Amino acid sequence: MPKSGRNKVSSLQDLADLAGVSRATASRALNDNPIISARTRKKLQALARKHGYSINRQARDFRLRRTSVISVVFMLDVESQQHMSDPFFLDMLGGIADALADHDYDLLLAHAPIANILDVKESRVMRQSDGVIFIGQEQQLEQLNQLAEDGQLMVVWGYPVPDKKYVVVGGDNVGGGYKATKHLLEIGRRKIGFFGATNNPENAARHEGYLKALSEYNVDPDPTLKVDVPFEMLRAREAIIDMLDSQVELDAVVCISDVMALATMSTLQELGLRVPQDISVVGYDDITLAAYSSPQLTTVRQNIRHAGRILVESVLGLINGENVPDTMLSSELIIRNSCGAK
Amino acid sequence: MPKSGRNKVSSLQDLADLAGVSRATASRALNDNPIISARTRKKLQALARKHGYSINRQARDFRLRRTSVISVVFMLDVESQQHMSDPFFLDMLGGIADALADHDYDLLLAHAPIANILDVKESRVMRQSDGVIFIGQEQQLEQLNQLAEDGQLMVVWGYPVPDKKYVVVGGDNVGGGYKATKHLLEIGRRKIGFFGATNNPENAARHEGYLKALSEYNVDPDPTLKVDVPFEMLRAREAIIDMLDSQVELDAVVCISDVMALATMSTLQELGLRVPQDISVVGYDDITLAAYSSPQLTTVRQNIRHAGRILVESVLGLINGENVPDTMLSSELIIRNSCGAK
DNA sequence: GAGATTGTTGCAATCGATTGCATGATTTCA
DNA sequence: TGAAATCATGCAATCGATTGCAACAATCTC
Repeated sequence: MPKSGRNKVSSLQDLADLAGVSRATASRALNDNPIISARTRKKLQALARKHGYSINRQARDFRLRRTSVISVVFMLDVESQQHMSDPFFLDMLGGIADALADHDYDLLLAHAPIANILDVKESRVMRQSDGVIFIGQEQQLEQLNQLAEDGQLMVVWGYPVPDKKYVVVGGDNVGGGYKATKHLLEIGRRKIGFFGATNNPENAARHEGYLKALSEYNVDPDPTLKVDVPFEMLRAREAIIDMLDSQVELDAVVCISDVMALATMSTLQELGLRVPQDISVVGYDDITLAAYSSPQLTTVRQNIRHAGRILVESVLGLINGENVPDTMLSSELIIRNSCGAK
Repeated sequence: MPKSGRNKVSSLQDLADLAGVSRATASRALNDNPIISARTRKKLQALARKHGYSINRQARDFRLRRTSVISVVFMLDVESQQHMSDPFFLDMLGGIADALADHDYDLLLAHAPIANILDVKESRVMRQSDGVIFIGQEQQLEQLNQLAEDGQLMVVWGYPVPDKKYVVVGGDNVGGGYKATKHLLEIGRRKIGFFGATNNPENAARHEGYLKALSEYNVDPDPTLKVDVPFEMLRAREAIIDMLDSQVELDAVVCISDVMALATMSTLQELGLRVPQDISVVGYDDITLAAYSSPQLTTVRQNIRHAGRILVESVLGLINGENVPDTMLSSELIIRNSCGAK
């Protein structure tokens, strides 16, 4: 059996004894402290490898009074108290997890269970981690601000609203809305609707980009073309039908999300309208299904995995006492069939 | 200001000093140890509350030689090395997180980055947690078995394949496939296709349920009605078109997932076929979009949040040295429009 | 060759809790 | 009243690492 005395060396002391040095020397050697002679260092490192020993992080973190843990808090939708399970969150989580692993941090997952985030303040999430990443700020500006003022190291995925007191990483929502709309204008559309609730900062920004593009093309925004479909979308279909019933002209739609866009497309098709021939549709997020719908959905993609990495770099920067700026990640228009060829 | 001397009491010693007792007594009091008089206990607990003190879990876990951490490992698709970002995983994660929180455990998130899970063995995921939950066993039976044999406390979300040596929690895939198919048979369909790759145990089980239902209705399974669309589905559309081109008769389709079902529906509609009038379609998973497609998708729902809870109960049972059986969670057929009324 | 300098390693305190055992106080019982 | 039993609390070791300071050895300088 090639197993050479395993399971024996379980502490620094064991290793030190084995090497005939003190615990202190062993500790320094494994941490590559130059105060220890190169020979001793190599020797101990080799020994550690041979016996499959590695430093007990729990003990180390305890001694060093840190946790090596970053909490990730998923905010709940204020109204529905529901998880905002946009499909892309899992990707973002993946990005975060990878980045944290690279930096030797752990990821503690939680979600704000109550409307009042502050209730989380005294919880493990806050007390037992070196920093917190909030996903989705929604309308909870006040409470997030308060946490930030209490000295919590935190980064929020969302949109930099004016009075925020924390670091924000977010997509270029204005740019995304702008690109989507501009493309529709370029291919000749003029009666462009905007579907989706704009009651949170990110969506409002997308709408702002929409308006910006319209104004560049000297198209007056038509308020009747804006449909404020709520998050749940249960009534997306009705809202769309209502609008079409009211005889407005419409030749394109910018949607707040892919889910909304897919619901829109199927509603339109149901009503006998052709996408994109009669009406162009553009979504937002580039979820997996976007590529498999019929027609395939033109949409705005945010590099969500990369966003996860940036979020991590940001908290870690905070932990290191750096001055961390907000980050805005660019969005990219993915042109597929649902908008019609240029 | 109502803040009465905060930020002072940060260790048991502080609290003990404040109460005029020893550290030991304080510890026992907070842990409701009956050896301490009720009066002293109440007094210390009140004091702790008043000063916002709570036991430092890091120190406690260190002392007690445990981690209070459960790792959750998301398996990667073997071929594509891609995250299996089925939308419902986030829900499951939510369920797991909640259940762990209830039991005062933390959740460490990771994913098996390499084809070889064993490489994770020496990583923090394994060494720094009291147990592991694997999501999605795919074809990695061998390696999972080996981990289990090495004494790793682990529970796997998947399907109980014959030679497994670990605890499995999974949906009733046979039952799900059976219910979906049976319903189609009940409403008179007979040429029922099965769309989706069956190269992993869970999907194979769904197919098994499909066959079972057919046989109950004395319908001979037609192999040409089985389309083995790969996970990525890039070619789902082509595969479907190919099949229809070959002039087979088809009046219904059971799909391996909702994503597949949605792709199928749009392909069929594109070809001028009506769903459900010409062809019924049934999916699996009940993703959010299933309720918003047109027609709304009939699908098999697994209570995925509940599954998360069961997974947690199972690892915790393992940790407590209990004999934990496999669990199979029932599946429910959600009847919507895409299959046609009964 | 003596003193100063530099290089290497060890001693022991420390992080914040838990817990076996000892001790002192109180009650019980004959 | 005195011994035994019971109750309540404290002492001090312990978990596994890190690190300031001291100590000793080796090298250098004049």
